[in-house]
Amino acid sequence: MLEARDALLAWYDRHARVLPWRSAPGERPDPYRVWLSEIMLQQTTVQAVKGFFETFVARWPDVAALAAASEQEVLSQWAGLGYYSRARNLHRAAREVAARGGEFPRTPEDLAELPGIGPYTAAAIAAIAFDHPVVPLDGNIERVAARCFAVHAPLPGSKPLLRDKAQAFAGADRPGCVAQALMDLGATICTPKSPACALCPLEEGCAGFKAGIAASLPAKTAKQARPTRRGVAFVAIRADGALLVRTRPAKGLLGGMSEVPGSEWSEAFDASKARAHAPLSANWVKTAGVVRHVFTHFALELVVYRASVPRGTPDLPGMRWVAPGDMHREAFPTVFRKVLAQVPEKLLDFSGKSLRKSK
DNA sequence: TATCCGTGGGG
DNA sequence: TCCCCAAGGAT
Repeated sequence: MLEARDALLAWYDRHARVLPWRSAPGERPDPYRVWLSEIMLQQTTVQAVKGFFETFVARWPDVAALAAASEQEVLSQWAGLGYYSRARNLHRAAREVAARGGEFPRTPEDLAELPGIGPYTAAAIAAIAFDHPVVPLDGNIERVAARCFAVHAPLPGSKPLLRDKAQAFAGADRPGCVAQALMDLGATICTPKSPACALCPLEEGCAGFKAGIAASLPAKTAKQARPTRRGVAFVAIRADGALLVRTRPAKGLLGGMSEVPGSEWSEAFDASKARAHAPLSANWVKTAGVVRHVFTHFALELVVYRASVPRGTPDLPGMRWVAPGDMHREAFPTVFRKVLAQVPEKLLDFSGKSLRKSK
């Protein structure tokens, strides 16, 4: 396996991807940037993360700066990236690290005590930022290991086995490079479909390639179907341009994010009674289209109503009127950007271009 | 062990 | 259109 490790590193030295959070060769990585990137990259593509990462480090260059921000500011910047518990845990972890003088823990065990850091992220930060001789197990390395060692057992049950197999690449020399090399290999060569085995530095020792089954691995257990939930959302526009907005419960789906009022989302939603869910009495006008959005475990179809209401409209419990100039501070997740995009632009005073870029 | 938790791109 | 899946974690 020593030869395979050396071949992997030689390949990495020639083909490593250039990414905003990576340090130049020979330079010590900044644990803050490593941590931030690893959190953002959880279940998220490199392409999607790049812009968010740049925005975050420009606004919050170190962990102390991030700790000094409010959770609302962090959620607002995170809006659009998904899995919002990551942002809440990121903020909590920043405050914990800042409270210890800004020094990150250096071992997987200690790192994993921070919120939002699990087995993978702990191992990745320890290896990349602190040269800890461990191989983190992400989706890429699961795939590389399953193929290299021809593991037929299906995920996720085979995860512990694959983690053990992957440690064959562990070693004291350049552990961070090995981790990133395996991930780059999985992302560019050992891809889920049509792997480019002819270009792979591990081809010689790959049991899956030798058996001609590399592309079929790793096996996965079947996943269940995704139901459709339906509901209604209401966009109330006050005469001064303010919009009626509320904050979702702190935990759960889109926890802590902004939304416009509406119904619960359920498979049994009765569209004929949609108006009964309105937050206030007004001349509600049904908008033309239906907002469709897909979450991890259900699809959503939202009917949208809009109304113009007079300047003197009173406050409602648990809701607030947001002035046009403050809309950019709101942490609207993508589904509610789609909802707002249903309202004719001439009715909205805020410069909604950035809010309305979504489909 | 299984479920919940977003989003966007590619085949 | 649909399905897959991407540097997973919390409960």
